[in-house]
Amino acid sequence: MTSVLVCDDSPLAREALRRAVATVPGVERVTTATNGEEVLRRWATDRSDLILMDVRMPGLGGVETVRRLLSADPGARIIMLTVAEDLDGVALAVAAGARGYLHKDASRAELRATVAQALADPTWRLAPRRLRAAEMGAAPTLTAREIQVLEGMSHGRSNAEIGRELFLSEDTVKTHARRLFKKLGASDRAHAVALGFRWGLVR
Amino acid sequence: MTSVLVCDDSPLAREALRRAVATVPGVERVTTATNGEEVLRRWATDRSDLILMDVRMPGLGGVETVRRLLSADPGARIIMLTVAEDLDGVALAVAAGARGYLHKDASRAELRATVAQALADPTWRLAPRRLRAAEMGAAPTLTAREIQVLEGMSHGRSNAEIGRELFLSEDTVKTHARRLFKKLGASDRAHAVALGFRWGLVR
DNA sequence: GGATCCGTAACTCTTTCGAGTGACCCTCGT
DNA sequence: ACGAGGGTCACTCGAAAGAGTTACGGATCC
Repeated sequence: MTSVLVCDDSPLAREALRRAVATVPGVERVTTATNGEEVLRRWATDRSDLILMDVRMPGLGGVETVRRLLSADPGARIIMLTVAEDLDGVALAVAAGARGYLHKDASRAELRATVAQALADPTWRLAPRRLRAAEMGAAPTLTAREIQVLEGMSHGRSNAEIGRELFLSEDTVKTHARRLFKKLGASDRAHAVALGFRWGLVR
Repeated sequence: MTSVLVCDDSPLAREALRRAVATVPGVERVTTATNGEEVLRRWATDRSDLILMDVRMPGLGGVETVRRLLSADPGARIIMLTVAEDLDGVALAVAAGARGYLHKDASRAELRATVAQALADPTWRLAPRRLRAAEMGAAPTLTAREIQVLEGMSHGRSNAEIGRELFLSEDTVKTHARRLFKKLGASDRAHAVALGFRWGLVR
């Protein structure tokens, strides 16, 4: 019984995807979900062979759902759906273990081909993307200090302010900053904060 | 039947809070939840007189939960729990309609006093905090352009890069940046990105 | 028919960031 | 015993960012 789970918060997109996937040869059942929590709940009782999941969803986001799904079941096959603007999220999801991704404006044919491919070959996965950060499928590990600095940034503090707060010199804060940028693959502090949120490292 | 719902993801904190609240005169029932989703689910069938909720929780965060709760039921009374570092989140939650907040290291007496106060007077609310952004209980309204700029920032792009991408001059991007900083109450782009995430304006 | 907000753009000026580098000490694992 | 990684600090330097200000056309709201 080959089944596919489609998850997207937009009803229109969800229905369109459901219909497209249903036409892939071999697919016998397509179920749907609207958010990450639902995917996780459903997965507990009803494991599909493949999951198509949007990167940006309300509540539990795609990246975090991938992480939880794979920690519960490392064999889960997941393909991310995305729009052009989500490149970071896609990269993170793939790094976290998603098998690949599809542009939402990919043609129906591409979609079907990718799904068919993923179903036919259980080991199929995108050529590992050259990610600046973690290739390892887990969130980059930041040290306690680095997280403190990242949190300071997320509260709008300057390096000097963070230093004063943590009783460090500004130069030291900068060193931590550079290191955490590198770990996260961030190009500047705003990016680092964004990645911190996407990875769930800060709130 | 006076009942209070306590929500915190830490089992220790949850239990401690539960016990403290249970000793407040008049409180007959204390229920618990571990995250925002659970609060929302529970609220649908079982409305407590007061909710104590942590600002930072896995999955659906405190601020967003407050928003959803109040849009479902504007009469819900919510007090946020927080640690010192969450001041932004608290401010946002109060702006979103939470009645007040409590430091997690507040004394048991303070906690009980605040809960008793909130239960005794249904209109009780903290003196409206002087928020730099929205006082209105809704997310600051950013224009489409401002959101595009904010998203660019969250992807680590410089103002010049954002300008190229949107066919704008760098100066124009800076103007949008300054305006959105002001609306969000952000002190720099990293802070703006963080607030964007906390408000759910970007992902 | 002003007032207000938005989108666009340019100008100056100061502060901050971030890259690059080097260095010292400590701890932990091998 | 050595290296790797972490935490600390310092120095330079160029590139951004952000504040402040001005401006003009269009939309929208009283």
